[in-house]
Amino acid sequence: MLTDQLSRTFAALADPTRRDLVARLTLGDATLGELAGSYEMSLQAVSKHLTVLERAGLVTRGQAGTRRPVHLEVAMLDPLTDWLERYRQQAEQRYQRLDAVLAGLAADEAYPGTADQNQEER
Amino acid sequence: MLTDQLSRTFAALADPTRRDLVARLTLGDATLGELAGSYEMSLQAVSKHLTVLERAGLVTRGQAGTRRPVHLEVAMLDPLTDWLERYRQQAEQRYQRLDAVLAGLAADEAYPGTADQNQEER
DNA sequence: TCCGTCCTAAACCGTTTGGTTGAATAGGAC
DNA sequence: GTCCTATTCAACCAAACGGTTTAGGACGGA
Repeated sequence: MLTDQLSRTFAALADPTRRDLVARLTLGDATLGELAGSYEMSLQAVSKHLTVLERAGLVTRGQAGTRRPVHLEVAMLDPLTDWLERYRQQAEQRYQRLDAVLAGLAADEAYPGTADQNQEER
Repeated sequence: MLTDQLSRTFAALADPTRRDLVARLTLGDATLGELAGSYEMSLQAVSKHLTVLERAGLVTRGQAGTRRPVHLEVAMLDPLTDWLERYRQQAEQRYQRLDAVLAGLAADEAYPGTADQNQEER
């Protein structure tokens, strides 16, 4: 089972309906009834989707009489952005080192004996 | 089934093992055998995880004799970052409008009759 | 109080997922 | 050719997912 937070959040967004709910909620809080009207599925199905978003921390439900306004916790998107950005950068830096090595080899062919200056390492 | 690309990519990252594979591959290509050594599960299970990443476009498999080096297609992370950033901004802008309205109301109380200037719309 | 509305709970169902084991395929080394 | 290694294929399984239907609970208004 997806026990960790990051997995739950990624999984929560791995569904078009749930992504649409999030998109919708950026425009403002809404009740289940209001949200459910936009989809073909049953109101209960939409409620389940909201529960998934809630367990991921992406959404909270308030209480106003019988109505339960749903609120987007937009800050919970940040861990995902951070993860993506981290590994995008890590991959990018590797390419840069690779390019440096290749440039070193190219320089080696042109001017043999001056290679080591380009060999960045850490 | 998750037919759309974005759903497949989010789903692919909604698993700790697969995220670890991606992290690992930012350091360089690797074969299935090399990768599988790091995990407790069977080699076939790791292969299945790679297939999931492959169907999401996050990874491609080369061919070098019997070995099939796995390569990370890091650019496929961008649509996710874009999606997250888009709706983070959209939510943020809404809060800014909300703040403007609230500031307008506060000004209203202090100086009744000058309200409309702060009512930004759309 | 009674009614209608809003939402949640629970049972059920078909499909997908994440793992297993066992067997098959294909290259490289000898 | 024969063997070893790297990978894939296939069958199977339990659990989770995404939906349904039916029922129930809680609040507000006439």
